[in-house]
Amino acid sequence: MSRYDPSAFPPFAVTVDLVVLTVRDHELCALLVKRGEAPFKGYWALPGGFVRPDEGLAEAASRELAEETGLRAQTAPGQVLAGQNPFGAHLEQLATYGHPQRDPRMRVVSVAYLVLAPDLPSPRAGGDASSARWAPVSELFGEDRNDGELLAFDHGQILADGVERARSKIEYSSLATAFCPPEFTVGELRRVYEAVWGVVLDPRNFHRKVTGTPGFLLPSGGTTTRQGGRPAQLFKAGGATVLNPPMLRPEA
Amino acid sequence: MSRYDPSAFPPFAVTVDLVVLTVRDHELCALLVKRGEAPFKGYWALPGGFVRPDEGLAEAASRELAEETGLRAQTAPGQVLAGQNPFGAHLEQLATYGHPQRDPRMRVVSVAYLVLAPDLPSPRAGGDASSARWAPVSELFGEDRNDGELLAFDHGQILADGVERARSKIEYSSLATAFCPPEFTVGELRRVYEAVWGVVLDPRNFHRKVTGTPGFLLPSGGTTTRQGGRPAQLFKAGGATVLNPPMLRPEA
DNA sequence: TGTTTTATCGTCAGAGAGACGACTAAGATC
DNA sequence: GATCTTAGTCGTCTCTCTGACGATAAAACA
Repeated sequence: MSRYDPSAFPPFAVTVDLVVLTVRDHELCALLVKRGEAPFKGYWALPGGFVRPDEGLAEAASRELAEETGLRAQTAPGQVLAGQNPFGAHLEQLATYGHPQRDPRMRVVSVAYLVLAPDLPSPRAGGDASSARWAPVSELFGEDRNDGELLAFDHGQILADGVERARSKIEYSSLATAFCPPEFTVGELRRVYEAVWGVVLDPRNFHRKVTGTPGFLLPSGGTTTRQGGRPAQLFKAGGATVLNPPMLRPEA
Repeated sequence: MSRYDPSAFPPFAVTVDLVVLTVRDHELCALLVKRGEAPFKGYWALPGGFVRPDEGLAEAASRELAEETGLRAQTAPGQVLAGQNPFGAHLEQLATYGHPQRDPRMRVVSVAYLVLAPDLPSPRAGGDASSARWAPVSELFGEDRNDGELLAFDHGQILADGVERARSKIEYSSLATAFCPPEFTVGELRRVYEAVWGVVLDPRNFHRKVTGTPGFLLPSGGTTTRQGGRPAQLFKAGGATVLNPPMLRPEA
């Protein structure tokens, strides 16, 4: 990055926006922050911010995530899926949005990242957000949605794309474990699938499927009874990243 | 991020790069252009260029594609897959690359697009490219690759990501038809799969699978014998975009 | 008239998924 | 303490889809 001639290329602002998803109370939820400044002051928006001059895109996303949530994100080298660490979350690039008028102030290109996190303590507001919350995506997109609550900028579209990516990605990858704590039961993993897809799955077939897929789950030895009922075996995420054959999402 | 103050955000250059893939002579090929200017003068690179101030990202990709190949790209609304028109190709966003040092001149964020095109007449050089060619991807990545031929910038990585996206996407979508002319036979479609995946498929099982998937293929009435042998029925791409169940790629 | 080439139809066995019965082992309730 | 409730786990049966592969059909070519 030696000399450059600012007149030789049109200058853009580049930001990252985060679609942070988690499962709370059997519901898929997204992290939203309330904007404290114009434009869209008072609207809910996705967390995010400007990319700094000497920072990579994933690096910027990771920094924003830490600033907003305290989460330490983890992304594997290349396009490979991330594993899971005790205080971490999965992070991957989602898509880039650059409609000329998407920000009324100036030309902004935003690179959106998708973060899948285990259930967290309450969000903490940070940066210029006056508050933050976990919003169930069913309230934002479902049949019981409140149309008065539109997101700032094109964040509604970005969030929808992120949710769709998460829904399809847990079909053919082991990413659903990113929504779980480090150790989890088959039932807890099933409830993740049920929440993300908004369906009910047969516990017996689900158990057969996930325990029968090599590398998906590693028994950790312990058992737990935190869900009530018979104690369940505890598992950790195995090394497998792609599920072959995939988990089939029940058709509509 | 309030009023527009040019000093308040770091300026970036934003470009689009194109991974244009086609199938020629039973081989998956990518469009490369030779750079006529520094840096990487004389290296092969992906076609692309700066995004103009008042143009969207997909719009810029589409314009660059037309400038370099004369192709008219088609992208469906939203994240939906594109259909195919007589002179068109499929276009979709691939990923965004923004490592701080990826361009030695300045900070450049490049949004890569993936284009799947039917076999075309020879490429025509355009812009600042002194020439252009279709390079078989096996020469670039396969066992018979020529390591002396590295691509400019991080275009090798971008191309690899594009090829991988194409390979996985034809599994669960009807996108392989984007590599075919408007009317094609089952055998031609099979040769597309074979070229993209680098495998040999059983003609009988393939025929059963594709003709048995509702909406994948529409009989166009005619037949052709352009491949030799018994005349084959001609089909057009049907309306289906996702294949359920998917085409299974034979495991390695 | 074979021979070759490609297309298309059929058959069969095995893998995997959906439906669902049965049993197990803990806490909760009476 | 007996019973109920709640999960978890193992098995069985059927149906669908896939892979392997035999057989036939219709053109070009020798």
